[in-house]
Amino acid sequence: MDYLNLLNEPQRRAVEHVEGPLMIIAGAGSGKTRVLTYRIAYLLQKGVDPFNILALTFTNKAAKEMRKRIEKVVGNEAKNIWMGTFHSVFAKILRSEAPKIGYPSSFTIYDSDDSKTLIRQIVKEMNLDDKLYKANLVLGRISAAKNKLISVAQYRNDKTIQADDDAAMRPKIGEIYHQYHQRCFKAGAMDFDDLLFNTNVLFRDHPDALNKYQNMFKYVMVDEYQDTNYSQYLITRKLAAKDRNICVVGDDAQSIYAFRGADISNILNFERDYPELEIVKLEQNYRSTQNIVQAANSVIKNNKEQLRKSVFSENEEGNLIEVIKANSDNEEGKLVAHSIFEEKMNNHLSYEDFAILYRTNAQSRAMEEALRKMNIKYRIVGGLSFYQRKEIKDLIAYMRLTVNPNDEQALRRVINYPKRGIGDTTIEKIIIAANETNHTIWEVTSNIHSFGFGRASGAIDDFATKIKSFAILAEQNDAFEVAKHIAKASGVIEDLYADKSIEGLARYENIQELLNGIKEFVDDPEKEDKSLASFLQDIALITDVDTKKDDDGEYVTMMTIHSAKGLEFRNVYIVGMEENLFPSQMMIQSRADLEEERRLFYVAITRAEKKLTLSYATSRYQWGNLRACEKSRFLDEIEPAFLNFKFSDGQGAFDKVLKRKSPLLGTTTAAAPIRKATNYTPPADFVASDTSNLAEGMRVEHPKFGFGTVAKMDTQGNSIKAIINFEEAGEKTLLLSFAKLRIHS
DNA sequence: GAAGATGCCCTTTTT
DNA sequence: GGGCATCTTC
Repeated sequence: MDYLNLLNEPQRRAVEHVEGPLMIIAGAGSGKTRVLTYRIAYLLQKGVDPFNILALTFTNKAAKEMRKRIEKVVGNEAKNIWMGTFHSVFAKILRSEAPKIGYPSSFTIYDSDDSKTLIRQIVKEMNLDDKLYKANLVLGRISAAKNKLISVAQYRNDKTIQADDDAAMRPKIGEIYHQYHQRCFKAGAMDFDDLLFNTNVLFRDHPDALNKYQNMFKYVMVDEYQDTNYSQYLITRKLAAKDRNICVVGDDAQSIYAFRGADISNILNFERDYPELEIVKLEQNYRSTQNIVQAANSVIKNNKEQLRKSVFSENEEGNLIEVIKANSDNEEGKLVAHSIFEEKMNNHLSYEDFAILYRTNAQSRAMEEALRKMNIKYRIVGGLSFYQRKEIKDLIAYMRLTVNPNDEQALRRVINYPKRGIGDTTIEKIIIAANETNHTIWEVTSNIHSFGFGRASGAIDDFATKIKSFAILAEQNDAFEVAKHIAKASGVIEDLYADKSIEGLARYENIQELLNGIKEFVDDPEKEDKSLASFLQDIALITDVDTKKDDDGEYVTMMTIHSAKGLEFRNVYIVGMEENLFPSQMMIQSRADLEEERRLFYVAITRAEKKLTLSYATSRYQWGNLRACEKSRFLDEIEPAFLNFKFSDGQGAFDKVLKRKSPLLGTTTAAAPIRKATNYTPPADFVASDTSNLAEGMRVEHPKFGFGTVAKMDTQGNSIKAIINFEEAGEKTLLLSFAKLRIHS
């Protein structure tokens, strides 16, 4: 058991405490995963059956990482441990228990797009104002209720909730919740929140089931405990009620999911539920330099609500935290890209050592452009995932329908894709018929002749027959065979193939990639069940964060701070340090929200090992408009001693420094209203060329805008315009009769 | 019913 | 700046 020697004193106490409740308060970078890993190894070594261990994480990524590390220590036995996200573990359990609570085992999991579409449909059917009842908002309300285990009936009977909804001018949310729940249930579908809600229902109404899993999971572990909501809290409490061998790991300073119902009071509840609780604090940070840790501490101490804890580092003092100021989001990207390049060269690093973190996904674009221009390879985590692409969702909808024909959202998605003459009016009619006769939409669709539909009957019947034939095929064949057949027989492949545009080709290739993925799934010796249903189950809870391709080559990683939680990088750039962006304007209304935002900043800072750089821009494009920005209050919260402003604020001296430092760095000229000259000065010998033969692709020089490439020529009558991509000034449209251009190619 | 045009919202974060 | 829903026209 030599690994015990690799641990500090509190870490070892946490590993060796395996009987009875344990709470580990783990500061950022304090070796939390190491403790969890060794704790499981220790359990196994003591003879505990891996099937009796349940380890719950918040993200798939965390689960994967932990399994990998445990495998390294204990080998193959790690495979038998129940380890995964709350959602995936309980989806798996519900798969086998669903009939007990009235759902089919083949239930579909609705993603948030499905949920929102359904809510939009219900709002429309109820003739409510869709500007008032926005899908996002309504779903948020419903989701919050479910996470607090408030059922439809409770919601509708609760005076306080009704008063809240009335006050918000949205009295009908309870009714929408009711409809939404009915429709999901009839479709044999659960949304993300239902997976946890229904697990609670199962454990509440079926003591035999609860008993079974209590006996199975003799040792329960929960990572990121500060992010659990009430529904999750109750599940773990029930599971651990018998043996009371529960270990939770958390850091209140890193709680960043309150907006999703995470409740810090779960930590307090924990102390109340288990008075015999042992608490271990891990306070030594092994990840970051002293400067980074202390800067993080100086930020978080602005929060009133926090458990006392003093995180410290014994690593080197390290670099100061650099602060970059830019004039625009584009320039910010440029400065960051340049800084990455320089750091890499000066310190012989790999691009893998770098991460750019931002508050919102929308910020990635300016960064991407800048990195591309400098030929720095990057990888974006999150954002629009592969499985959210339209063509992928379409094909998957066919597969979902094959496995669960009652899946309403899947059916509506493809009943007329590819076009087969079943229009909106017909679909409306089907839904009305279904509601009036108390049938499911599929029941109407598959028996269309008994419902007296006119012209469209033939097409509907053909469609239903097709789906039925897919289902028959799926009984005997593996996921790949079925998927291949569906792709062809549904007409999806043909439809995409017909589209010869670049986008069309990309879509076609995506379908091929999906099929390849299914092939891989079928060929994977570790997958026992190779059915289509099993495949769908596998991908329903996957996000892009998890589909990390083991690409060769070095990439800078870009992602939101939320996705970065749990990760670490040598050099971290936190960009967009501006008021209304970070902190987000939606989070500055209340103290609690602002504190969550500050914890988010704390999480971001503590991702960095050696070097941290913060940047902000004084102007930024938002929804196509240029807006002025102010630097974030969070910057002022860091003790100045840890910061290195490379400029005197607001004096413009910074620009001069940069100009001297690198000729690469110009200032982006934004399209009005903020207009700035470039740094380009024409050479003394500048002479304009004859531009009558100017053509696309030519390289030109402009006395004000510098060098650029002709992107397009635009001739309208006598006026000839050239659209030119300037390296520094961006895209410009110039009238040739006026423009002074020197042609270089 | 289909295809193209217009308008509207959006940007908080994820399972 | 862009995706989606709705509107307009054929």
